[in-house]
Amino acid sequence: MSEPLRRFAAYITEHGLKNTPQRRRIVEVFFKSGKHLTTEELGTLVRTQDKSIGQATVYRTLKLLCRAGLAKEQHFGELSARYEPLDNEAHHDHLICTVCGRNVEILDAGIETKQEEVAKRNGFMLTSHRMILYGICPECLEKKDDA
Amino acid sequence: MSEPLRRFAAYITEHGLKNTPQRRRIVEVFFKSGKHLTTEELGTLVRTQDKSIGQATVYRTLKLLCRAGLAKEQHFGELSARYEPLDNEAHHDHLICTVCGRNVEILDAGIETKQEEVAKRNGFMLTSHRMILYGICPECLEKKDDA
DNA sequence: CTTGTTGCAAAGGATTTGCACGGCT
DNA sequence: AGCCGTGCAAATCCTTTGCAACAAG
Repeated sequence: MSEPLRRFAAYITEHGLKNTPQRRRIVEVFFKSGKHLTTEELGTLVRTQDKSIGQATVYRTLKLLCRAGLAKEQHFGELSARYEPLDNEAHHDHLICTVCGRNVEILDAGIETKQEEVAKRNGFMLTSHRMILYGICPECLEKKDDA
Repeated sequence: MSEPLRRFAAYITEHGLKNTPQRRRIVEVFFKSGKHLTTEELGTLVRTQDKSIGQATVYRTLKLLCRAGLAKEQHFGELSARYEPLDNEAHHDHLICTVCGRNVEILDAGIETKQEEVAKRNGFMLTSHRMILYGICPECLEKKDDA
């Protein structure tokens, strides 16, 4: 059993919930596949393995994963939300190419430190943050030069 | 005429669009009132002055303002989007209290510099970014201590 | 058994769009 | 006159919810 699945099971038990096959499958597919899926993308993926799983269950399971601290809802400027697996990994931010959509995960300790400073300077206790950098990736920059 | 309204008029003319009374009123109310309004909040405000202005026009005008570079769509984790006036002001980020919802605009040159560095390190040309810090504001921290 | 869970379909909320009319330019 | 913009309502898109049947603990 994969680590996220194990942590999910633990959360389920601790909260008197039930570990159903649907939930297991959704969680498994979510953690195995590419990151930052929309609810619909995940539903479609899950349904390639089991056509009977309803979209509502996918929504409900993703919310559950968020409550369990195993996923995080993100808004990248599209209409629909995207969910990102949290694993045990350290927190990270995003660098997105506005041309091709490539989404690179980044982390910079210096920025994190400065964020703490800014919060403190305003008297806030910092609990979390989101940062998205938008730009043009190396490949798209090169293509642009060709044109 | 206010500065944003002037800039709006310029954009309108440059693009062969029309400067209608509805648009003027929406833009004026948007820039005068509190920041970070939802489309519906703005529509309601606008309708206190002119009941005949439709919600669709508010939506369309806000999109137009974004295209004109005078407003920016933001997602603060609610279902609906919020729009923020851009004026000529410098860019800024947000520090939000997760208890009372207070939204403080922040700017830290050090962070901005580091963001450039991170982008460059990944070969990206940085075009823009969004950063939201979540925490608990001084007032709410104090209340918490009382309890 | 008891209670949580599921799929479906309907409901809801936010945003967009088709259309006929009205008003700039 | 020609075309853009408007309000309205219908349409869409995304997400949530009520419900009866079902299944996990």
